[in-house]
Amino acid sequence: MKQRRNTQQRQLVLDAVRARYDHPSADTIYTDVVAIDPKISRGTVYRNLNVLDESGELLHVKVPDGPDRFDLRTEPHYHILCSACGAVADVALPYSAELDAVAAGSSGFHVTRHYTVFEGLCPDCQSKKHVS
Amino acid sequence: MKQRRNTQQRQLVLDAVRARYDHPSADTIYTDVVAIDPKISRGTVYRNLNVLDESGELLHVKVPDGPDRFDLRTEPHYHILCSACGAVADVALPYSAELDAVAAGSSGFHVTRHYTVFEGLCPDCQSKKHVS
DNA sequence: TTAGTTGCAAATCCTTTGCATTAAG
DNA sequence: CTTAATGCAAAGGATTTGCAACTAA
Repeated sequence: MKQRRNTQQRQLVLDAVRARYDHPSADTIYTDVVAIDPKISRGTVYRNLNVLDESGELLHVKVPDGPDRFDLRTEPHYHILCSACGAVADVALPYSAELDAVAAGSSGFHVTRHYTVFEGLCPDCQSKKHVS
Repeated sequence: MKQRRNTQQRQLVLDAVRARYDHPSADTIYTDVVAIDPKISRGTVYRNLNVLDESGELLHVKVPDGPDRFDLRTEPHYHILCSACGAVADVALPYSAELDAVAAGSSGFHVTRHYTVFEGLCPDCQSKKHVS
């Protein structure tokens, strides 16, 4: 199999993801990391986010509309997206692996997992709406 | 409010979506429609898919990886994506609007809906895997 | 030494958009 | 008429990729 090296850049990217609880995008991570290593490139950030996702050290969260996000929490769980400001938060609902079996039965697919993304207004945007 | 015209192009797009049960992408719809109206443009197809989505005449399905898909079924329901060939199918599970209330409570968001996409291997790709 | 990684830039994919022209009502 | 909608082409955002130079092991 392919070896994996612990480069400074890779470590910086992982640290940057772990320093944030707001589900940063690749671009946010790039901004954070470039403040520490001004020579790092966007391509390297994207590549390392993918590597770290494949190795299970972070979670790649794909939300409808807008760039992908990354999560320091690595167990499967659900997310909620604010349709006004794009904020992403974790949802405190248990991940239901049993659902996959049900979906498998009804579809004929061999189901491996599922993603659920809720959509709504975050607390901040709710109060802003009052004002306007 | 803004008026809406029934153009030939818009009708062609809607008909094309309704003629397919495989959750076509915008590009597939374009291919289908351009066979009937060779002068139609991709921009018009995209624009009309969006208009028809807003008016509730079709469903805009956003799947992770790959282009958005469109669905002639307009009630909220779940989908499953084949990670090998990209096929999308409906899942015969009831849409659970109650979940939104639960997610709202745990997150502080005002939740309006949720999307669930299952991932796995479709029947076709399962058998192909045996062969290879 | 040597193969995985980087930085850079160009390329890709999907979708939207500006604008002059056309056509629906 | 009048204005929404079209066709075209160009722009856009997010992400990937080819390649020569670099560096971890």
